[in-house]
Amino acid sequence: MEDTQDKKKVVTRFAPSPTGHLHIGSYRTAFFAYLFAKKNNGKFIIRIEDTDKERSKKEYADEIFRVFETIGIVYDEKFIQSDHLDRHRALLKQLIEQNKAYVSREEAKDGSGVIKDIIRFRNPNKIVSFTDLIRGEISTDTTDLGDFVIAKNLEEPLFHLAVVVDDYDEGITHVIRAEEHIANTPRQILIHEALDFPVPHYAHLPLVLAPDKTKMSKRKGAVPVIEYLAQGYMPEALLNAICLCGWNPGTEQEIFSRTELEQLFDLDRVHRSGAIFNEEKLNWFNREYIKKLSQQEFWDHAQYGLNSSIVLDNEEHREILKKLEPLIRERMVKFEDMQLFFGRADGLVPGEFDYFFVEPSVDQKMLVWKNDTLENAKLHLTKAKEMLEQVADWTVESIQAVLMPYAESNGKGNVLWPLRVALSGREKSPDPFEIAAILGKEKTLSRINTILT
RNA sequence: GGCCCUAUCGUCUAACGGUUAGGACGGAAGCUUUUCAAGCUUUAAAUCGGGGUUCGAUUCCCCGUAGGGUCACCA
Repeated sequence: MEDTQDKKKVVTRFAPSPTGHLHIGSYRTAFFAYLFAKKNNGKFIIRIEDTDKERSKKEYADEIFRVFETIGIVYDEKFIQSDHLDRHRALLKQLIEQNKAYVSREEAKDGSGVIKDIIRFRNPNKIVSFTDLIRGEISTDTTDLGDFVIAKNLEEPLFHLAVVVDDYDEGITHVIRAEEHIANTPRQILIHEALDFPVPHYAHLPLVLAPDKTKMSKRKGAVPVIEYLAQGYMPEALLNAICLCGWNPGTEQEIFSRTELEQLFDLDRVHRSGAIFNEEKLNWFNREYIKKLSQQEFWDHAQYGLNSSIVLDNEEHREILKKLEPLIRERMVKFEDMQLFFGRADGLVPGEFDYFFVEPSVDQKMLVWKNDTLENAKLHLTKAKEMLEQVADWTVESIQAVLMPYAESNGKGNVLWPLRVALSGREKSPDPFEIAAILGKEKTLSRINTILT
C-alpha cells in the first residue's frame, strides 16, 4: 500500500459557492472528486466558496452539508473560504509589491459613474497549456484575457485569487470540477505561477445537461438534489444514477455498491461530452434498490412517506398495512408514493389502497365484465361467496385453489372481475385473491354480501 | 462574434483499426391466474456530413455542420 515517498498523496476538493440549491450536476462533481480520492487512497475536502458575501447564504451551505450527510459523501476536512480572507489579502499585497498585480483606478461597471480602485493581475500574455486528465492537452493564448481583475480592492480578493491560494494551502493535487471552469484554468495557472505555487492537475467534467441539452439551471427546472431526497429517492440509488451519467466502468454492470465504485472509478473513463440526466432511469434504479431492501429497511424508509391518518390512527389498520408490503413494494417508485397509496395526513386526498381499510362504495355498473350482464355478475358472486365460506385456511393459495376451477369453466373475466370490483370498488387493483387474503374471510364475505343485497 | 470543448439508438452508454455496432432506461407487441403492478419473451431504434490515411474506419487526420461552455468589480 505504501506509495513511493516522492509521490504526493492525492487530495481532491469540492468547492461550491452557497448561492442556491445544488442539483445533480454539482453532486456528481462532488462524488467524482470523492471517488477519485478514495480510489487513490487520498483525501477529499470540501470548501465553501463564500467570497461573494452578497450572494452567499449560510442556509445553502448548511444544505450542502446536510445532503452530504444523508447521501453519504464523507469529507476528510472542511473549509470556509472566508475564514482565510487575511491570507488572501496578504498574498494580494505580495503580488502588488512584486509588481505582478497593480491597483487600477476605474469607473465602476455598474453604471454609477463612481471611480474606484480595483486590482488587476499583470498578465504576462503567454500561451498557457495544461493537460486535462479527461480532455488531454488544452492551450490558450492568455493575451486575450487582458489584465484580469483579481480583487475588488485591497480588502476584497475575488474568486481566481482565492481559489488558487486555497488550493495551494489545502494541498490540493487534483482540481476536479465542471467543464464551465475550463476557461478559468489558464488564469488560475498564471496566478499559481506568479505566486510560485506548483500547478495542480486538472480534470474538467462534462456538464450534466437539461433536457434541451443546455446547461442545467433552476430556470430550466433543474431539480435540487435535496428535493429528490425529499421525494423519497434512496441516496444509494441517486448516487448510482448520478455516477453512471458520464462515467461507466466499461462493463455491462449498472448497479454498484459504494465499495465497488470506490474501487472501479477512474477519471480516464469519464466522458468528454455532456449528458442529460435521465429521470426515468433514476426511477428504475430506485426500484431496483427498493427491491433489495429487507423488510425492516423497507419500513424504515416507507415510514418517511407515510402520514395517512386513516392508516396510522388505527391499530387494526396498521396490521393490514404490514400485510400490504409486497403489493406496495412492487408498485412503488419512490417513498413519497406512500401518499399515493394511502392518502395524505389531512385525509383530503384519497389513497389508492383505501379500500383495504374502509369498505368501498361500489358502482353496480362496474361489476359487469365486458359483455356480460349484471345478473350473471351477481350469480358468480353468489357462487363465489358459497365457495369462499367453505375455505378454512384463508391464504392466497387456498382461496385461489377454490375459486379458479369455477372461474375457468365460467370465464375468468366473468367471475374474477366482479369479485375484484366487489372487494375494491376500483377499475384497477391487485387481483381478488390477494385482496381477499389481506381483507380476511369475514370482511371479504361481508363485502360480497353488501353487493348482493 | 472571439476563444475553448464536444459529436454512436429518443436518453445513458459499450465496442486493441476487423463485431450481424452490444447493453440499460424508455417505447411497441406477446405470454402469464380477468384489471393494475410485477415477471418473462420478442421487437423497433444509432455511428452528423464530406474528404483523406489504411487491405479495412464508429475508432486516426483534415474540412465542414451542429450543439455546448466561456468571454463580470459572480463563482
